[in-house]
Amino acid sequence: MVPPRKKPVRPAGPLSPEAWVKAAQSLVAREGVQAVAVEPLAQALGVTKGSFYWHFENRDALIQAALEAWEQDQSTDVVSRYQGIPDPHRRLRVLMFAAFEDVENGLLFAALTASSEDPRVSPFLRRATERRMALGMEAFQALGLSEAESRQRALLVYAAYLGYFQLLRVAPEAVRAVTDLSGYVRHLADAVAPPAANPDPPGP
Amino acid sequence: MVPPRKKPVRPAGPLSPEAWVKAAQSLVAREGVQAVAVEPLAQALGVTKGSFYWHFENRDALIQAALEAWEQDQSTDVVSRYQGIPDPHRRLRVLMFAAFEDVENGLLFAALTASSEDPRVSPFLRRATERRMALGMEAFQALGLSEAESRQRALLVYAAYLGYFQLLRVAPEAVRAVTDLSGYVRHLADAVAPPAANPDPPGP
DNA sequence: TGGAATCCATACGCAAGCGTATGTTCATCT
DNA sequence: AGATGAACATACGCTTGCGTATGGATTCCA
Repeated sequence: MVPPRKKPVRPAGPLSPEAWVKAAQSLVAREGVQAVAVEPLAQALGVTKGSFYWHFENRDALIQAALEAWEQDQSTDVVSRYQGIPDPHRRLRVLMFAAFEDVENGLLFAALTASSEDPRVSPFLRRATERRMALGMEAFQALGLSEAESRQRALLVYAAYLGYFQLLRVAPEAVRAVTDLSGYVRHLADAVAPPAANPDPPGP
Repeated sequence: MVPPRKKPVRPAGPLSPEAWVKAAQSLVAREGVQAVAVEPLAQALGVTKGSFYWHFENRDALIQAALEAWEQDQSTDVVSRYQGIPDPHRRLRVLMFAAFEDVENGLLFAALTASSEDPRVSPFLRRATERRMALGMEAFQALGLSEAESRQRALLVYAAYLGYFQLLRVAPEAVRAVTDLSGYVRHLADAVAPPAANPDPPGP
Protein backbone atom coordinates (compact mmCIF):
# COMPACT_ATOMS: atom_id res chain seq x y z
CA MET A 1 0.00 0.00 0.00
CA VAL A 2 2.98 2.27 -0.31
CA PRO A 3 2.42 5.04 -2.83
CA PRO A 4 3.94 3.68 -6.04
CA ARG A 5 6.98 5.75 -7.00
CA LYS A 6 7.66 6.91 -10.49
CA LYS A 7 10.57 4.78 -11.56
CA PRO A 8 12.41 3.38 -8.58
CA VAL A 9 13.86 0.64 -10.70
CA ARG A 10 16.23 1.20 -13.55
CA PRO A 11 16.24 -1.25 -16.44
CA ALA A 12 19.76 -2.63 -16.44
CA GLY A 13 23.43 -1.89 -16.54
CA PRO A 14 25.33 1.23 -15.59
CA LEU A 15 24.03 4.71 -16.18
CA SER A 16 25.42 6.91 -18.93
CA PRO A 17 25.84 10.66 -18.57
CA GLU A 18 23.36 10.99 -21.42
CA ALA A 19 20.65 9.48 -19.26
CA TRP A 20 21.17 12.22 -16.70
CA VAL A 21 21.16 14.84 -19.42
CA LYS A 22 17.93 13.58 -20.90
CA ALA A 23 16.27 13.46 -17.51
CA ALA A 24 17.45 16.99 -16.80
CA GLN A 25 16.11 18.23 -20.11
CA SER A 26 12.75 16.70 -19.45
CA LEU A 27 12.68 18.38 -16.06
CA VAL A 28 13.63 21.75 -17.46
CA ALA A 29 10.92 21.45 -20.07
CA ARG A 30 8.29 20.69 -17.48
CA GLU A 31 9.27 22.73 -14.45
CA GLY A 32 12.16 24.98 -15.33
CA VAL A 33 15.85 24.91 -14.50
CA GLN A 34 15.42 25.50 -10.79
CA ALA A 35 13.64 22.16 -10.66
CA VAL A 36 16.77 20.32 -11.70
CA ALA A 37 17.85 18.99 -8.33
CA VAL A 38 20.45 16.29 -8.00
CA GLU A 39 18.93 14.11 -5.33
CA PRO A 40 15.38 13.94 -6.69
CA LEU A 41 16.80 13.26 -10.13
CA ALA A 42 18.90 10.45 -8.77
CA GLN A 43 15.90 8.92 -7.06
CA ALA A 44 13.90 9.17 -10.27
CA LEU A 45 16.67 7.30 -12.05
CA GLY A 46 16.83 4.69 -9.34
CA VAL A 47 20.27 5.62 -8.03
CA THR A 48 21.77 8.01 -5.48
CA LYS A 49 23.90 11.12 -5.57
CA GLY A 50 27.03 9.03 -5.51
CA SER A 51 26.34 8.07 -9.08
CA PHE A 52 25.73 11.61 -10.19
CA TYR A 53 28.90 13.08 -8.80
CA TRP A 54 30.81 10.34 -10.50
CA HIS A 55 29.61 11.44 -13.93
CA PHE A 56 29.39 15.18 -13.35
CA GLU A 57 31.41 17.82 -11.60
CA ASN A 58 28.35 19.40 -10.01
CA ARG A 59 24.79 20.48 -10.64
CA ASP A 60 25.86 23.34 -12.86
CA ALA A 61 27.73 20.99 -15.15
CA LEU A 62 24.59 18.93 -15.69
CA ILE A 63 22.47 21.96 -16.55
CA GLN A 64 25.16 23.23 -18.85
CA ALA A 65 25.39 19.86 -20.57
CA ALA A 66 21.64 19.73 -21.03
CA LEU A 67 21.54 23.18 -22.58
CA GLU A 68 24.47 22.48 -24.86
CA ALA A 69 22.92 19.23 -26.03
CA TRP A 70 19.88 21.25 -26.95
CA GLU A 71 21.81 23.81 -28.87
CA GLN A 72 23.31 20.99 -30.88
CA ASP A 73 19.91 19.59 -31.71
CA GLN A 74 18.80 23.05 -32.69
CA SER A 75 21.32 23.00 -35.52
CA THR A 76 19.26 20.32 -37.20
CA ASP A 77 15.81 21.66 -36.38
CA VAL A 78 13.09 22.98 -38.62
CA VAL A 79 14.71 26.30 -39.08
CA SER A 80 17.79 25.06 -40.82
CA ARG A 81 16.07 22.20 -42.61
CA TYR A 82 14.19 24.26 -45.13
CA GLN A 83 16.78 26.75 -46.20
CA GLY A 84 17.14 25.06 -49.55
CA ILE A 85 13.71 25.87 -50.97
CA PRO A 86 14.32 28.19 -53.89
CA ASP A 87 11.03 30.08 -54.13
CA PRO A 88 11.19 32.58 -51.25
CA HIS A 89 7.45 32.80 -50.92
CA ARG A 90 7.04 29.09 -50.61
CA ARG A 91 10.07 28.78 -48.35
CA LEU A 92 8.58 31.25 -45.93
CA ARG A 93 5.31 29.39 -45.72
CA VAL A 94 6.88 25.98 -45.39
CA LEU A 95 9.12 27.35 -42.68
CA MET A 96 6.24 28.80 -40.73
CA PHE A 97 4.04 25.74 -40.97
CA ALA A 98 6.89 23.47 -40.01
CA ALA A 99 7.74 25.63 -37.03
CA PHE A 100 4.18 25.69 -35.76
CA GLU A 101 3.74 21.99 -36.31
CA ASP A 102 6.82 21.04 -34.33
CA VAL A 103 4.92 21.18 -31.07
CA GLU A 104 7.58 19.51 -28.99
CA ASN A 105 10.27 21.96 -29.94
CA GLY A 106 7.87 24.85 -29.58
CA LEU A 107 6.83 23.88 -26.08
CA LEU A 108 10.42 23.35 -25.20
CA PHE A 109 11.22 26.85 -26.31
CA ALA A 110 8.34 28.24 -24.33
CA ALA A 111 9.64 26.39 -21.31
CA LEU A 112 13.13 27.77 -21.77
CA THR A 113 11.71 31.24 -22.11
CA ALA A 114 10.07 30.71 -18.76
CA SER A 115 13.53 30.20 -17.24
CA SER A 116 15.00 33.14 -19.06
CA GLU A 117 16.04 34.82 -15.82
CA ASP A 118 18.55 32.10 -15.15
CA PRO A 119 22.00 33.30 -16.19
CA ARG A 120 22.75 29.85 -17.56
CA VAL A 121 19.89 29.72 -20.04
CA SER A 122 19.79 33.34 -21.14
CA PRO A 123 22.80 33.13 -23.47
CA PHE A 124 21.40 30.03 -25.15
CA LEU A 125 18.04 31.67 -25.53
CA ARG A 126 19.60 34.81 -26.90
CA ARG A 127 21.61 32.92 -29.49
CA ALA A 128 18.64 30.86 -30.63
CA THR A 129 16.44 33.93 -30.86
CA GLU A 130 19.03 35.76 -32.89
CA ARG A 131 19.47 32.83 -35.27
CA ARG A 132 15.77 32.42 -35.86
CA MET A 133 15.09 36.09 -36.26
CA ALA A 134 17.96 36.38 -38.72
CA LEU A 135 16.61 33.52 -40.79
CA GLY A 136 13.18 35.08 -40.78
CA MET A 137 14.59 38.38 -41.90
CA GLU A 138 16.44 36.75 -44.77
CA ALA A 139 13.27 35.08 -45.91
CA PHE A 140 11.43 38.37 -46.00
CA GLN A 141 14.25 40.19 -47.68
CA ALA A 142 14.26 37.51 -50.32
CA LEU A 143 10.70 38.58 -50.98
CA GLY A 144 11.97 42.02 -51.85
CA LEU A 145 11.11 43.75 -48.59
CA SER A 146 13.39 46.33 -47.07
CA GLU A 147 15.55 45.48 -44.10
CA ALA A 148 13.42 47.48 -41.71
CA GLU A 149 10.20 45.94 -42.93
CA SER A 150 11.69 42.48 -42.91
CA ARG A 151 12.80 42.90 -39.35
CA GLN A 152 9.38 44.13 -38.36
CA ARG A 153 7.60 41.18 -39.92
CA ALA A 154 10.10 38.67 -38.61
CA LEU A 155 9.43 40.04 -35.16
CA LEU A 156 5.71 39.67 -35.70
CA VAL A 157 5.99 36.09 -36.85
CA TYR A 158 8.36 35.09 -34.10
CA ALA A 159 6.29 36.79 -31.44
CA ALA A 160 3.21 35.00 -32.72
CA TYR A 161 5.19 31.76 -32.64
CA LEU A 162 6.47 32.23 -29.11
CA GLY A 163 3.17 33.49 -27.81
CA TYR A 164 1.33 30.61 -29.38
CA PHE A 165 3.31 27.98 -27.55
CA GLN A 166 3.36 30.07 -24.42
CA LEU A 167 -0.41 30.00 -24.53
CA LEU A 168 -0.35 26.31 -25.24
CA ARG A 169 1.45 25.96 -21.94
CA VAL A 170 -0.61 28.18 -19.71
CA ALA A 171 -4.05 27.78 -21.27
CA PRO A 172 -4.15 24.81 -23.62
CA GLU A 173 -7.93 24.82 -23.81
CA ALA A 174 -7.94 28.37 -25.17
CA VAL A 175 -5.73 27.21 -28.02
CA ARG A 176 -7.54 23.96 -28.65
CA ALA A 177 -10.79 25.90 -28.86
CA VAL A 178 -9.46 27.18 -32.17
CA THR A 179 -10.59 24.41 -34.43
CA ASP A 180 -8.75 25.37 -37.58
CA LEU A 181 -5.18 25.68 -36.40
CA SER A 182 -3.65 25.53 -39.85
CA GLY A 183 -5.99 28.37 -40.71
CA TYR A 184 -4.37 30.30 -37.90
CA VAL A 185 -0.96 29.90 -39.41
CA ARG A 186 -2.25 30.52 -42.91
CA HIS A 187 -3.80 33.74 -41.78
CA LEU A 188 -0.54 34.83 -40.24
CA ALA A 189 1.38 33.87 -43.34
CA ASP A 190 -1.00 35.76 -45.57
CA ALA A 191 -0.64 38.77 -43.34
CA VAL A 192 3.12 38.97 -43.40
CA ALA A 193 3.74 37.61 -46.89
CA PRO A 194 1.11 39.26 -49.07
CA PRO A 195 -0.35 36.69 -51.46
CA ALA A 196 0.89 39.03 -54.16
CA ALA A 197 -0.53 38.01 -57.53
CA ASN A 198 -2.87 35.65 -55.79
CA PRO A 199 -6.30 35.92 -57.41
CA ASP A 200 -8.25 34.75 -54.36
CA PRO A 201 -7.96 36.75 -51.15
CA PRO A 202 -9.59 34.82 -48.28
CA GLY A 203 -13.19 35.80 -48.70
CA PRO A 204 -15.94 34.89 -46.18
CA MET B 1 34.21 48.54 5.14
CA VAL B 2 31.20 46.34 5.38
CA PRO B 3 29.63 45.62 1.96
CA PRO B 4 26.85 48.20 1.66
CA ARG B 5 23.53 46.40 1.66
CA LYS B 6 20.59 47.33 -0.50
CA LYS B 7 18.19 48.90 1.93
CA PRO B 8 19.13 47.98 5.45
CA VAL B 9 17.35 51.04 6.73
CA ARG B 10 13.65 51.58 6.51
CA PRO B 11 12.27 55.10 6.44
CA ALA B 12 10.14 55.29 9.53
CA GLY B 13 7.28 53.83 11.48
CA PRO B 14 5.88 50.33 11.49
CA LEU B 15 5.52 48.24 8.36
CA SER B 16 2.20 47.67 6.64
CA PRO B 17 1.21 44.39 5.00
CA GLU B 18 0.98 46.34 1.73
CA ALA B 19 4.71 47.01 1.85
CA TRP B 20 5.37 43.28 1.95
CA VAL B 21 2.93 42.70 -0.88
CA LYS B 22 4.49 45.35 -3.08
CA ALA B 23 7.97 43.99 -2.43
CA ALA B 24 6.76 40.49 -3.26
CA GLN B 25 5.16 41.67 -6.50
CA SER B 26 8.34 43.37 -7.57
CA LEU B 27 10.25 40.17 -6.85
CA VAL B 28 7.81 38.03 -8.79
CA ALA B 29 8.02 40.38 -11.75
CA ARG B 30 11.80 40.23 -11.80
CA GLU B 31 12.66 36.69 -10.76
CA GLY B 32 9.50 34.67 -10.51
CA VAL B 33 7.49 33.33 -7.60
CA GLN B 34 10.13 30.94 -6.38
CA ALA B 35 12.28 33.97 -5.62
CA VAL B 36 9.82 35.20 -3.03
CA ALA B 37 11.64 34.12 0.12
CA VAL B 38 10.68 35.40 3.51
CA GLU B 39 14.06 36.00 5.06
CA PRO B 40 15.69 37.80 2.13
CA LEU B 41 12.58 39.90 1.74
CA ALA B 42 12.68 40.82 5.38
CA GLN B 43 16.29 41.85 5.12
CA ALA B 44 15.52 43.95 2.05
CA LEU B 45 12.83 45.72 4.05
CA GLY B 46 15.15 46.24 6.97
CA VAL B 47 13.40 43.89 9.38
CA THR B 48 13.46 40.19 10.30
CA LYS B 49 11.14 37.24 9.92
CA GLY B 50 9.49 38.07 13.19
CA SER B 51 7.84 41.01 11.52
CA PHE B 52 6.64 38.98 8.56
CA TYR B 53 4.98 36.25 10.55
CA TRP B 54 3.22 38.92 12.52
CA HIS B 55 1.48 40.24 9.40
CA PHE B 56 1.08 37.02 7.44
CA GLU B 57 0.18 33.46 8.15
CA ASN B 58 3.00 32.08 6.04
CA ARG B 59 4.84 32.48 2.76
CA ASP B 60 1.92 31.18 0.75
CA ALA B 61 -0.35 33.84 2.17
CA LEU B 62 2.00 36.55 0.95
CA ILE B 63 2.18 35.16 -2.56
CA GLN B 64 -1.56 34.75 -2.64
CA ALA B 65 -2.05 38.32 -1.47
CA ALA B 66 0.32 39.61 -4.12
CA LEU B 67 -1.49 37.76 -6.89
CA GLU B 68 -4.91 38.84 -5.69
CA ALA B 69 -3.80 42.45 -5.52
CA TRP B 70 -2.77 42.11 -9.12
CA GLU B 71 -6.03 40.63 -10.21
CA GLN B 72 -7.76 43.61 -8.67
CA ASP B 73 -5.59 46.03 -10.61
CA GLN B 74 -6.32 44.07 -13.74
CA SER B 75 -9.97 45.01 -13.44
CA THR B 76 -9.01 48.57 -14.23
CA ASP B 77 -6.41 47.89 -16.89
CA VAL B 78 -6.37 48.69 -20.56
CA VAL B 79 -8.62 45.84 -21.49
CA SER B 80 -11.64 47.06 -19.59
CA ARG B 81 -10.94 50.74 -20.14
CA TYR B 82 -11.86 50.88 -23.79
CA GLN B 83 -14.98 48.80 -23.92
CA GLY B 84 -17.09 51.88 -24.45
CA ILE B 85 -15.89 52.84 -27.93
CA PRO B 86 -18.88 52.37 -30.23
CA ASP B 87 -17.21 51.77 -33.60
CA PRO B 88 -15.97 48.17 -33.38
CA HIS B 89 -13.20 48.74 -35.88
CA ARG B 90 -11.80 51.66 -34.00
CA ARG B 91 -12.31 49.96 -30.66
CA LEU B 92 -10.21 47.04 -31.77
CA ARG B 93 -7.35 49.22 -32.90
CA VAL B 94 -7.40 51.41 -29.81
CA LEU B 95 -7.44 48.30 -27.68
CA MET B 96 -4.48 46.79 -29.45
CA PHE B 97 -2.38 49.92 -29.41
CA ALA B 98 -3.15 50.55 -25.78
CA ALA B 99 -2.23 47.00 -24.86
CA PHE B 100 1.08 47.12 -26.67
CA GLU B 101 1.92 50.53 -25.23
CA ASP B 102 1.36 49.46 -21.66
CA VAL B 103 4.85 48.06 -21.36
CA GLU B 104 4.81 47.66 -17.62
CA ASN B 105 1.71 45.53 -17.59
CA GLY B 106 2.93 43.59 -20.59
CA LEU B 107 6.25 42.74 -19.02
CA LEU B 108 4.48 41.81 -15.85
CA PHE B 109 2.33 39.40 -17.76
CA ALA B 110 5.33 37.91 -19.45
CA ALA B 111 6.92 37.47 -16.05
CA LEU B 112 3.85 35.76 -14.68
CA THR B 113 3.77 33.49 -17.69
CA ALA B 114 7.30 32.48 -16.81
CA SER B 115 6.01 31.20 -13.46
CA SER B 116 3.05 29.49 -15.00
CA GLU B 117 4.07 26.11 -13.61
CA ASP B 118 3.44 27.29 -10.10
CA PRO B 119 0.03 26.03 -8.97
CA ARG B 120 -0.57 29.36 -7.25
CA VAL B 121 -0.21 31.55 -10.32
CA SER B 122 -1.74 29.28 -12.93
CA PRO B 123 -5.38 29.96 -11.96
CA PHE B 124 -4.77 33.70 -12.04
CA LEU B 125 -3.07 33.43 -15.39
CA ARG B 126 -5.85 31.28 -16.72
CA ARG B 127 -8.53 33.71 -15.61
CA ALA B 128 -6.73 36.70 -17.09
CA THR B 129 -6.13 34.89 -20.35
CA GLU B 130 -9.73 33.89 -20.59
CA ARG B 131 -10.93 37.41 -19.91
CA ARG B 132 -8.67 38.96 -22.49
CA MET B 133 -9.36 36.37 -25.13
CA ALA B 134 -13.08 36.77 -24.58
CA LEU B 135 -12.84 40.52 -24.98
CA GLY B 136 -10.84 40.10 -28.16
CA MET B 137 -13.39 37.67 -29.53
CA GLU B 138 -16.21 40.07 -28.84
CA ALA B 139 -14.40 42.82 -30.67
CA PHE B 140 -13.97 40.64 -33.73
CA GLN B 141 -17.51 39.38 -33.65
CA ALA B 142 -18.67 42.98 -33.51
CA LEU B 143 -16.91 43.32 -36.84
CA GLY B 144 -19.20 40.68 -38.25
CA LEU B 145 -16.82 37.76 -38.12
CA SER B 146 -17.99 34.30 -37.20
CA GLU B 147 -17.27 32.86 -33.79
CA ALA B 148 -14.65 30.49 -35.13
CA GLU B 149 -12.88 33.18 -37.08
CA SER B 150 -13.06 35.59 -34.21
CA ARG B 151 -11.52 33.07 -31.89
CA GLN B 152 -8.79 32.39 -34.37
CA ARG B 153 -7.88 36.04 -34.78
CA ALA B 154 -8.11 36.76 -31.09
CA LEU B 155 -5.63 33.95 -30.53
CA LEU B 156 -3.34 35.45 -33.13
CA VAL B 157 -3.45 38.89 -31.59
CA TYR B 158 -2.99 37.64 -28.06
CA ALA B 159 -0.14 35.35 -29.06
CA ALA B 160 1.56 38.24 -30.81
CA TYR B 161 1.01 40.30 -27.68
CA LEU B 162 2.41 37.73 -25.30
CA GLY B 163 5.30 36.82 -27.56
CA TYR B 164 6.19 40.44 -28.05
CA PHE B 165 6.69 41.07 -24.36
CA GLN B 166 8.26 37.70 -23.90
CA LEU B 167 10.84 38.72 -26.46
CA LEU B 168 11.22 42.07 -24.78
CA ARG B 169 12.28 40.13 -21.72
CA VAL B 170 14.70 37.64 -23.20
CA ALA B 171 16.12 39.64 -26.09
CA PRO B 172 15.32 43.32 -25.74
CA GLU B 173 17.81 44.34 -28.41
CA ALA B 174 16.02 42.21 -31.01
CA VAL B 175 12.85 44.15 -30.30
CA ARG B 176 14.45 47.55 -30.11
CA ALA B 177 16.09 46.89 -33.48
CA VAL B 178 12.62 47.30 -34.91
CA THR B 179 12.52 51.02 -35.34
CA ASP B 180 8.88 51.48 -36.19
CA LEU B 181 7.12 49.75 -33.34
CA SER B 182 3.77 51.36 -33.95
CA GLY B 183 4.10 50.10 -37.50
CA TYR B 184 4.43 46.64 -36.04
CA VAL B 185 1.13 46.94 -34.25
CA ARG B 186 -0.50 48.64 -37.21
CA HIS B 187 0.55 45.79 -39.45
CA LEU B 188 -0.92 43.30 -37.05
CA ALA B 189 -4.13 45.28 -36.76
CA ASP B 190 -4.47 45.53 -40.53
CA ALA B 191 -3.93 41.83 -40.80
CA VAL B 192 -6.61 40.77 -38.37
CA ALA B 193 -9.09 43.57 -38.95
CA PRO B 194 -9.17 44.02 -42.72
CA PRO B 195 -9.25 47.72 -43.55
CA ALA B 196 -12.58 46.88 -45.20
CA ALA B 197 -13.81 49.80 -47.31
CA ASN B 198 -10.46 51.42 -46.81
CA PRO B 199 -9.36 52.84 -50.18
CA ASP B 200 -5.64 52.60 -49.43
CA PRO B 201 -4.18 49.17 -48.71
CA PRO B 202 -0.59 49.57 -47.48
CA GLY B 203 1.22 49.71 -50.77
CA PRO B 204 5.00 50.17 -51.00
C1' DT C 1 43.85 -14.84 -8.88
C1' DG C 2 44.75 -10.43 -7.75
C1' DG C 3 44.90 -5.79 -8.76
C1' DA C 4 42.78 -1.65 -11.02
C1' DA C 5 39.21 0.87 -12.72
C1' DT C 6 34.28 1.74 -12.97
C1' DC C 7 29.96 2.63 -10.96
C1' DC C 8 27.41 3.30 -7.15
C1' DA C 9 25.82 3.52 -1.85
C1' DT C 10 26.32 5.52 2.63
C1' DA C 11 27.42 8.87 5.69
C1' DC C 12 28.76 13.31 6.77
C1' DG C 13 29.10 18.58 7.02
C1' DC C 14 27.03 22.71 5.53
C1' DA C 15 23.89 26.46 4.01
C1' DA C 16 19.33 28.35 2.93
C1' DG C 17 14.77 28.74 4.04
C1' DC C 18 10.38 27.74 6.57
C1' DG C 19 7.82 27.97 10.64
C1' DT C 20 7.48 28.40 15.93
C1' DA C 21 8.37 30.03 20.45
C1' DT C 22 9.59 33.41 23.21
C1' DG C 23 11.74 37.64 24.45
C1' DT C 24 11.94 42.88 23.91
C1' DT C 25 10.68 47.66 22.86
C1' DC C 26 7.56 51.23 22.54
C1' DA C 27 3.33 53.71 22.37
C1' DT C 28 -1.02 54.09 24.32
C1' DC C 29 -4.70 53.96 27.47
C1' DT C 30 -6.34 54.35 32.00
C1' DA D 1 2.84 54.30 37.08
C1' DG D 2 1.12 50.08 35.52
C1' DA D 3 -1.00 47.24 32.14
C1' DT D 4 -1.83 46.06 27.45
C1' DG D 5 -1.15 45.07 22.87
C1' DA D 6 1.23 46.04 18.49
C1' DA D 7 5.48 45.44 15.92
C1' DC D 8 9.40 43.61 15.92
C1' DA D 9 14.08 40.66 17.34
C1' DT D 10 16.26 36.36 18.62
C1' DA D 11 16.86 31.75 18.96
C1' DC D 12 15.60 27.23 17.89
C1' DG D 13 14.25 22.88 15.29
C1' DC D 14 13.33 21.01 10.90
C1' DT D 15 13.68 19.96 5.93
C1' DT D 16 15.84 20.17 1.38
C1' DG D 17 19.49 20.27 -1.39
C1' DC D 18 24.58 20.73 -2.38
C1' DG D 19 29.05 18.84 -2.27
C1' DT D 20 32.70 15.58 -0.20
C1' DA D 21 34.65 11.48 1.61
C1' DT D 22 34.91 6.97 1.81
C1' DG D 23 33.50 2.29 1.42
C1' DG D 24 31.52 -1.60 -1.32
C1' DA D 25 30.48 -4.18 -5.41
C1' DT D 26 31.29 -5.54 -10.09
C1' DT D 27 33.93 -6.00 -14.26
C1' DC D 28 37.99 -6.20 -16.85
C1' DC D 29 42.32 -7.67 -17.56
C1' DA D 30 46.96 -9.35 -17.05
